Order: sequence, then C-alpha cells, then structure tokens
Amino acid sequence: MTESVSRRGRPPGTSRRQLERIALRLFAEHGFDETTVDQIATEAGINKRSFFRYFDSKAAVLWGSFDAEVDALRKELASAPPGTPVMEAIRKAVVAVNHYRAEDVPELRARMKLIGSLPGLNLGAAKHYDAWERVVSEYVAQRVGQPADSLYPLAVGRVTLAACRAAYERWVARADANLTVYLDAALLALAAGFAEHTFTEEPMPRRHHATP
Amino acid sequence: MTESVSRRGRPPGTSRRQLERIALRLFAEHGFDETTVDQIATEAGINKRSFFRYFDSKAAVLWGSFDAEVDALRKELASAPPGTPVMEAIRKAVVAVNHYRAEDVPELRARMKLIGSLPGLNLGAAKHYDAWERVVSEYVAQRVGQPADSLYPLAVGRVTLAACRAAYERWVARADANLTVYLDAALLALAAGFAEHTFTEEPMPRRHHATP
DNA sequence: TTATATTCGTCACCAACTGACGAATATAAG
DNA sequence: CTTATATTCGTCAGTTGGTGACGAATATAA
Repeated sequence: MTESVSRRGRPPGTSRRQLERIALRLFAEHGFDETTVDQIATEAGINKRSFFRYFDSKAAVLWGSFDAEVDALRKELASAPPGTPVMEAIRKAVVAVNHYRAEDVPELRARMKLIGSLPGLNLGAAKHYDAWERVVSEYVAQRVGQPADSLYPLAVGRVTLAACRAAYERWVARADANLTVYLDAALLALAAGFAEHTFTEEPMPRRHHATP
Repeated sequence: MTESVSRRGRPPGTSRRQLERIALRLFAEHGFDETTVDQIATEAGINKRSFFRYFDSKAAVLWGSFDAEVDALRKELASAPPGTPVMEAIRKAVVAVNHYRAEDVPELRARMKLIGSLPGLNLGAAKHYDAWERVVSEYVAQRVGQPADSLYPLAVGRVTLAACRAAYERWVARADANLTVYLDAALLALAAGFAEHTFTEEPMPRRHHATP
C-alpha cells in the first residue's frame, strides 16, 4: 500500500514487521530467553547481524507498537478540551489510545504477556516507559504552569503509567474482558485517590464489545 | 561486631560490602556501562567468576539496600494502626522506611542517581520494583478483603511506587532537600487524586534535618 | 593426621551486541 | 551499455555479561 516507489540500492531481505511476527511466534512457543536472535534471523532468511539492523536489541521487538502508542497519546492529549480536569483528560486520552481492532487483540495480548509476566523482561523497559510517562508529565506541566521535570507533573506521569500497567496485567491474566474497562477503572480510582469506597469489585467483563 | 565465630573452610577473599564500595566508585568515575565486571573484581583482588558469587549480576550491586528496604516496608505496614485510612498508612510507612542517617545519604544519592538517570539502568529494575509493589499490594489486599493480584491492590502498589520514584528523581536532581519531604508531598497528592488544587509549588527544603 | 566444609581460580562455553569491510544488488547518470 | 552511487547484506573478529564444571587452596573438626 504505502509503496515507496522503489529506491536505489539492494532491496531489504525482510521487514521489521516480518521479523516481529516470527519473533513473537518463537517467544510464545519456546519462551523469550530460550529463543536466540540467531533463530529469529535464520527463520527470516537473514543474518544475525542484520537482525540488529532492524531492531536495537532482542527485547526491542516487544516494544514496537508501544512506541507508536506513545505518539498517539501525545496527539490525543494535545487535542483535549481545555476545560477538562487534568486527571479526567488523561484518563480519557489513555483509554482512547487503547482501542484496538479485534483482529489486533491476540497479538497485543501476547506482547503484553511477554512484557509483563516473563522473568527478565526488565530489559529495556524503563527506556520506553519513560517516554510514555514524559508525555503525560509534559501535558500536566503545560496545564498547571510548572516545568515538566518538577515533582507533580513527574509524579502524575509515573503514577498514571503505573495504574495502566496494573490494568494491563489484570487484563492479561483474565483474558476475558475489554482492556479499556480495566484502564478506566484503574484511572478512575486513581483520580479518587484510591479512597476505600472505590475498592469495589473487579470490573466485570460484559462480553467483548467491538471498538468503532 | 557481628563476628560469626569463624567457620570452617577457606575464608572469603573480600566481602559484598567491599565489592559494593569499589563498584559504586568505579561507576561514578567512569559510568556504569564503561565499567566491566573484570575491573571491579580485579580491584577487589578476586576473579570475575567470584564476583558473580557475591552478586547475581552487575546491576544487582545497585540494588543491595533497596532489597533490604522492601523488607522494612513490609514490617512497617504490618504494624500500622488498623484504623488508619489505607493511603495514609502507606504514605506514613514509606516515609518512615526512608529515613536515613546523614552519613549514609551521599552513597544513597549516588546509588539512586545511577539507577534513575543512567541509560541502560533499566536492567533488572522491574524485578526489584515488583517486590516493592507487591508489599503494598498485599497490604491493600488484606485491608480491603480482595486478592493481592486483583486490580485495585495491584494498582495501588504500582502507583505508589511510581509516585515514590518521581519523588526520588526530584530529590536526586535538586540534591538539597530532605528526601521525605518529596515523598510525603507526592503521596499526599496521590491520596488527593492529583486534583488541581494540590498542584502548588515544589516542596521546599527547610535545610537538612537530622533523623533520629 | 585425616576428613570435611567453604571459597577460590581457571577454563571452556554461550548469547547479546558492535565495528569494519567488502560483496551483492538495485537505480540513476553518463 | 557502462559506470557511478546508494543501500542492504553476510562474514568475521572481538568485547562483555553470565554460567557450569572441576580441581586447588585453606580453614576447622574429628
């Protein structure tokens, strides 16, 4: 579709997307640590060295869509109605960005499962999380007229991501509800300061509901 | 002082603490990535292989005191007055655990600086953070009668750590205030749901105040 | 003196990366 | 058609973190 009219030079032997698919499949089959870069590269018909020309690291494969989401979140926040309370705007933006087409959900779930549950998936996480948090922090900074690296914007950024990670984890564990239900519940509770009266039941899956 | 009456076998060539000191110094001088395990081991008069008998990984050196703090937090929460609101109890426990003797502050600061700011210090972080979060989650779970891996306890654990990390980062950046002031401010704002009226100034250092 | 426990150093090895360099393969310019 | 240039590729050699195996070193206990 987005055919870049064929440039000069030797054509690529594969694509980022293709490597991603192969890697995710191997990770799911044999585990992350048990899958070597050599296996992924060989299966894609390229050399190990070339794999690292597509991805900075083995773990970076898992973060492909995450990075794109960070951009989406930035745009979503930029177009938020100016009157909205901060936490409400953040919540709505996060929820909006996390609507996925039904066909994309299985891969997303596999990705999150690897990122969240696998031992040793610590690697490279903070780098990407930081970008996510910074987006929120900068929005808060702009809203309240403080530097983005001052305490409150920083804290809101970190805390929001933390709440989302908890929501992701529950969603992955139960595998039966709409992701946004969990995100919304977690961020609502956050905006309420996690006061006791917000500790009701877990949000209940109402069956899958298609996203527009 | 805690002289373990001299056991059998060949005596250790060095100590965890000694390796820690050497490593932190080298990290500060040349950076984390630029310091090899071989250098640390050689400087301590032992072999690279023996280094890994003291620490599981190179990054684990930075987390020595952190792991101890997790235990302290668990105990602190266990002895919290039952009537206290949850977020208040957590806040007080976190603050209590983070009182350091003045002489220990410089090393703590160096440690946190490496953990928080250095590129590539992502490694192994999640593993330790998880332990921290789980302590809070389990407390919340017990307080509200839900499983520790259900959404709200999970979210409170993650979110609390996130707020603390933001406080740590500001404290490291400004290097002039008492750590607990930042922690307290961040957790108070969290308990208030980060509503706008809590976005005042940054907490102000009142000079260092000795901890009992 | 001998048995046993504990740490140590050495060696061999794997996997994640990285830099260098020339080969392969495409289009564009002459 | 030939040549220049761009782009990706594979190979290779090397560094570093990390692990398993095994015997040597060194202490106390029998």
